[in-house]
Amino acid sequence: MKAKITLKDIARELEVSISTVSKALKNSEEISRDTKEKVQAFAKLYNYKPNNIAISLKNKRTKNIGVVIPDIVHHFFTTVIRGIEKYANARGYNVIVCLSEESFDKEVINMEMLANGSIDGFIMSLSSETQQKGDYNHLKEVTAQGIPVVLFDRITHEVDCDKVIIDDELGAYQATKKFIDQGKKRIALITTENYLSVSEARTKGYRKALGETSMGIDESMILKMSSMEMDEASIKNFLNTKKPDAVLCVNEIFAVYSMRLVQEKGLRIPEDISFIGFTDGVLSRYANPSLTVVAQHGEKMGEESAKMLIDKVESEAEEETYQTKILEPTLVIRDSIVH
Amino acid sequence: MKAKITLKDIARELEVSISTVSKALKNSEEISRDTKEKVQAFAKLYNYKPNNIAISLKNKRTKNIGVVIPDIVHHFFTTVIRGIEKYANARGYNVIVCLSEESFDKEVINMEMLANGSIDGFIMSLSSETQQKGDYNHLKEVTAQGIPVVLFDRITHEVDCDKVIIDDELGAYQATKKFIDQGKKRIALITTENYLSVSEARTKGYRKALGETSMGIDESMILKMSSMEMDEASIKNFLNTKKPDAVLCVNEIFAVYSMRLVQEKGLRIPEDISFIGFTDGVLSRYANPSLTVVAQHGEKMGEESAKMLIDKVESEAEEETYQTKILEPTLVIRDSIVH
DNA sequence: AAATATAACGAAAACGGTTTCGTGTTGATA
DNA sequence: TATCAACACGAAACCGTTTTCGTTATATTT
Repeated sequence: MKAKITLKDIARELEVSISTVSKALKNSEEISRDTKEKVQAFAKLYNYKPNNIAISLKNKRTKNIGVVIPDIVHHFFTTVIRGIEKYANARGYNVIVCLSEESFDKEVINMEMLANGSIDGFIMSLSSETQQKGDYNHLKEVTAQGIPVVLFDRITHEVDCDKVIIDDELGAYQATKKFIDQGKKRIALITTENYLSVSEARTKGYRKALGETSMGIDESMILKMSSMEMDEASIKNFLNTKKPDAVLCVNEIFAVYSMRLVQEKGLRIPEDISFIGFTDGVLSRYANPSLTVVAQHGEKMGEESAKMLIDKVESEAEEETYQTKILEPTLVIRDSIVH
Repeated sequence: MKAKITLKDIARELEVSISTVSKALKNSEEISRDTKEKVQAFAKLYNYKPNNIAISLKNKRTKNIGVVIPDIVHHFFTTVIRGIEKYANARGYNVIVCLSEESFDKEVINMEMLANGSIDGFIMSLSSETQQKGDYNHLKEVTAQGIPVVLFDRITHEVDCDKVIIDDELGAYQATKKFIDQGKKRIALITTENYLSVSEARTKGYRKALGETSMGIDESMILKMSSMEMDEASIKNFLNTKKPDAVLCVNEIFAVYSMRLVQEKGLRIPEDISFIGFTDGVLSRYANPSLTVVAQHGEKMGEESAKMLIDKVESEAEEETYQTKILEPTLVIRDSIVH
């Protein structure tokens, strides 16, 4: 077990000072060719690599970014992480992932753990509990300390920081509009409670599209699920009583499950009833029929978030100017609607 | 923007030495009650938190663990990460996630980045390219440096370290046995090239189960896909010509896609043809019909890996004794087989 | 030959902690 | 009253770098 070699080791071995070694390895003009070659050869031979921690302490830069998300077993978040990872890695940053598991306390604890020097900045998406409580003091403290934060997808306007979202309202609007244009008359929405910023925006888009028609908005065609978990019975009941001819769902799972229910009833998709979901995940792609979705471009979102964060981290300027980047969703047409 | 406060700041403000502050905050017996109270009150007031980086440098312990996996957009890996995260967090560790994207080079680069002090140990699953090349020098170097490594799922026996795997052979054996017991006569396997250690083990289990019957093994009933990507045409052709009455697939996607193909042909699942896949992901759960799978217990695997790693990291003893933990897979019965 | 420039290197501070080893003061003991 | 513990604290080393600012020689200029 050959332990890592340090500058001090090289200095001792070559009988020069630590400073000389450090400079020699950086190809400093101060050092003679002879010495540089000697030092560099020795360093290469013993596979010297500078200690990241020491450099971090010196520079007050860790080259780590902290990502705090509610869950990782969701396709959307997973693609965002991938986007962050790719971009951050390309710029020499590592990604520390923390899971809040939709819990306010865990979110706070994770941030505190990381905020004490472990990271240069945060990229995060709020836990549902945090959005429910509306308590953003942990975020405010971190930003007050001068640690840059980028919020994505599940954001709040109460914190001054950079943000990346997709235009959820537009996505829902376009999807609903699609149904309307196809002559659908009983367009339902299956969503979650409004404390999730995204659900709220999607509901708004749905309302807007319907509000522009002569049909208007029928509140009873909106089903609000109380949690992210599936309440299968209430979906079943909703579909049976309201008999929609088109359903917009705020996620894949609601949509896929609903499709199955109506198929069991003998309805044909998309002729008798059409479906559009949110999130372009593996479920939509392999569902039967395949599900038309509003794609959120998670990977793009991750890249953008990472870019904004790292740019801010590396900018000397202490501008207190924050921007919100709004990505456009895309309707991915598949077999759950006529086309 | 109130920057973080340091020991030095407190010392200056309270007109004591840095050592006194440090000891006072640790409730050292050396320091008088008066001083301790004064220091602690001040620290609390200004929300002092020790700098992780400085502590890491001093202790040569980062409390970070590096996780290097091929991909994150796979349900299995995602659950493993969740398991690692939960366990590691509970023991005060953070998780740095790096993606090799199935590339040998990226795997090497990622490890090198982290091995220079950023982490206390590695948890990893090999990229397919690494398994193909059979080049494990990057792993050997890291272990030679005394950095503990835990390999999970996609492992190699060429590196001496702790390992966590599920008994893939057993899983495939049990699944195949299930088909046999149900009287299936034409049992097919859809797998990938053998360089993936898991595919190899699964194929072995399939062979073993069939070898124990009078049917024996029909090599033509095994379809080897050349990559992880779907080659839809070859699956279609395979199913049409071989006409199996049961299919074991080494992942969810092959299975779900195959089910759709045979349904289009008018076959009934599970009566005419049954399916079992690997990986208990969201796809299996919401497929129509729902897919019976060999569950790999990713979360458990993650926990075990994290436990093994952290135990090793924190053990003073320099034992060079490594263990391999084998988890038992479970057959999750759903509607794609008769039951 | 004296003054000055330059090349090549080292000492030391700094980053923010922890920890060992003094050291000065007080009170108790001989 | 001299001696010795105990107490409460500080100085300094250390972790591994980077970087500034000397400090020597040697070479160049006048």
